[in-house]
Amino acid sequence: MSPRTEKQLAEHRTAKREQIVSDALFLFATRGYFNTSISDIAKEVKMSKGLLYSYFENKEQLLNAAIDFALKEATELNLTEDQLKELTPKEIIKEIIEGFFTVLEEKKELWSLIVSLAIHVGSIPSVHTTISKVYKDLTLQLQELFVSMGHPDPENEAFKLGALIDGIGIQYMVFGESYPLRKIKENIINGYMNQKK
Amino acid sequence: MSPRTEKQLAEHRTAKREQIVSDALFLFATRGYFNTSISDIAKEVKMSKGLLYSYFENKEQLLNAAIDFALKEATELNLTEDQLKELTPKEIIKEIIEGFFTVLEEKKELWSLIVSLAIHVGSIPSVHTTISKVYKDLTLQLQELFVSMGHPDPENEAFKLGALIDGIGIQYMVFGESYPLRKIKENIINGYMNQKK
Amino acid sequence: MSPRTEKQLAEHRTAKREQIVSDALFLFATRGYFNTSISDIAKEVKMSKGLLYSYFENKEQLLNAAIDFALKEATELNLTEDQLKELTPKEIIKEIIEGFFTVLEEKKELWSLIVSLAIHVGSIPSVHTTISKVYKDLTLQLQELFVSMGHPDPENEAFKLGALIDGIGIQYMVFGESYPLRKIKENIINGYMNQKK
Amino acid sequence: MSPRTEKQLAEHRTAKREQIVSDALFLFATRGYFNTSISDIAKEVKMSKGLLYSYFENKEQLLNAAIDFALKEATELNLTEDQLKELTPKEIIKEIIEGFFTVLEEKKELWSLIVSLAIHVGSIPSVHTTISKVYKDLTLQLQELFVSMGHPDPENEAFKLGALIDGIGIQYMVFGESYPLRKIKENIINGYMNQKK
DNA sequence: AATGAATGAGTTTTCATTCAT
DNA sequence: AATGAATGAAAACTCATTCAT
Repeated sequence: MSPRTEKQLAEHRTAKREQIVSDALFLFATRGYFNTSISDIAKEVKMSKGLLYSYFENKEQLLNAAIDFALKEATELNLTEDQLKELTPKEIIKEIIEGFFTVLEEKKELWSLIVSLAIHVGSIPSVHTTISKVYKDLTLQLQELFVSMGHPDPENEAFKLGALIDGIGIQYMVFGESYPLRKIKENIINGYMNQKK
Repeated sequence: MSPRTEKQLAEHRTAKREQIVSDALFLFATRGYFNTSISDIAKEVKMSKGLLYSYFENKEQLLNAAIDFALKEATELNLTEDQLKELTPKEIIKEIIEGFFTVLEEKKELWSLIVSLAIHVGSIPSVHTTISKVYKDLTLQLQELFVSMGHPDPENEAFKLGALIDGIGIQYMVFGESYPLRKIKENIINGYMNQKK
Repeated sequence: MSPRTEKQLAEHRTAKREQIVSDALFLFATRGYFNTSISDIAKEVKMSKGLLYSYFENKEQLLNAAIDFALKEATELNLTEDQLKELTPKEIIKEIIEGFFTVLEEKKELWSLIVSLAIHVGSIPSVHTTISKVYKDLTLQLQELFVSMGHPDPENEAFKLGALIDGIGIQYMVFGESYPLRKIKENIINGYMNQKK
Repeated sequence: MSPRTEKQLAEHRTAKREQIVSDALFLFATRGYFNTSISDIAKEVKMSKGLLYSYFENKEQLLNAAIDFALKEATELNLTEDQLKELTPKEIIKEIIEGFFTVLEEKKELWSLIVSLAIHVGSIPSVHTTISKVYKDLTLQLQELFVSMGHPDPENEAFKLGALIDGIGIQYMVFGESYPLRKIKENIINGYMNQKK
């Protein structure tokens, strides 16, 4: 009713868009992509299907937006660039591992969606690039850290840590609350902390 | 004159059934369960939909058959009971790890299906029990081996090895042929072989 | 500018819904429930199958709606409560019989559907309750009328009149226009009018 | 294994045919025509579908055979021609009514099938002739009896008795065992017995 | 004579997407 | 900007009928 400036409108649209993506992500992750209909999403966002289609060309594009969003949320550290500079590689690795476990505990669906898409990476072509890029980036980041720690085989170690993280996510999905998430976290972190250097 | 060698018919049916399961498994694993239609499977097996339904009551039952098949193939060792008895725990673990890598290289789809189901384990109820049981069994088996190796924290170590194995599977899906599967295998096996005891 | 007269939409939907029910009833009654496909109905209503399913969850629910509709139309008298109070039991029975014959002549399908369902009452569970309830209600209503007419065996007489009515409906289906519906009506009514009291 | 004469073979075929018809009738009547598959029938008769098709060209032909069979069974009196000659019209009517009630009690399905087909008489064309012929025959037979009883309006009375009989069948289907079949039978018979002449 | 494997058209139902209002 | 009615293609599943053996 009140007149809006162009800017306000644009902001409103951006906010709405994010809400759609976030709700869609939740549904995709909990029910699976094919088990979630556009109608379901529209209902969740409390918005008509028609309007939803003014934000995203089609379901696949919305999926990609959801993946982007999930990956950003899941891999973002709770540290600023400045804080990062003051840490040793060992400490950064600790931060990464802890960050991962936090996401796993607090935003289960994020990982559920990411991993399930990682596996069926080939079945929806447009998804492939996005997912595999993130895996490569993450592995490279770990690899560099191991290099600076003077690890004898950094590439190998980066792959192994990455695998361990994904695998724990899967076990957590399968075993549910009976899985000793905390204990395993301690164990892994200690493993890296006690390495020479 | 008689209605044709009864036994041959039964054998033919068994063989056909296995072919269906194997083809369905391939499609489920590469394209995803919901993305694979019964028509797709019928086309793959070169058989009418109707006939397919004389083998399996519905799509979900076929999925369960595929999972059974995948789990059996994927977890079966190439050793007889007798051979197993002559090995030390360390050597058995080596066998298990090697067996897993072999499956991963030779029957990619098996792992792809299993893991993808493991993640969305809740969305198809009839699947839940089967999958989580296998995860539990496998973890227990590893745990016992670590116990007999005198490992200080066998449960933890069993979870970690299980996670590592799953995670490597995922990375292999994402990175494809560029993934240094062999090298990582050597590295992991060496890691376990060099442990005290 | 506003999303279009909300009320009109709702009214339109109600009207459309009634049209579907009425057309479906006609097809169910003339061709049988199992012999009428959703496609047939959609074609009759000139509407896509998809839209039809936005009105009724499934075929069985549409059948139940058709039964409700048929029962209401078929058992409703053309009299108001007030008019009813001024009539003697004998006159009410006359009204009931005449009402039945009117429905039979003017809305053949109504009775056709009801009776055909009455017979196979067990084969579609959700239908059973509805149908048998109406039969019970109607019989009781007749019974009470015979009681107040001082009939020596009201229950028996109620069953007999009910049976007569159903049976005439069937004969009318079988014999078609050659059946002397009017004459039989007169005869039955006279029979009841001439009874003592 | 033992050699058969042509005659024995033919007899065997006739017997088998009758068994098929009788079993099919039972299934059609209890589950409905469209709810009974050829496979169901083959299973009931313990015979392959292929062989079944050597007896009947198609499902519709089998239905017609079942109707024929049902009508014969349902309308046949337990009296010989000779016995019939010695009865008065009144007594014959009594026999007919009692015969009907016996069938209703002992072979529920017969009536269930006949009536349900009578109603949907139009939906399967080949059935129409058969059914309506029997209704005509029966009505005529009753009419003649009422003529010889000197009834003032024999046609009307014949229709009414026919209708009553069908209607009672329907009520029996709907109300089940709670329906006072016996009592109603007595009442109807008494009604006709006490008529003057 | 007898089997049941095999087919394919048909059925109910769902859902991404478009469009009049 | 916003709605949800409307469409149509595709999915899972069934079954009468045919045919090789």
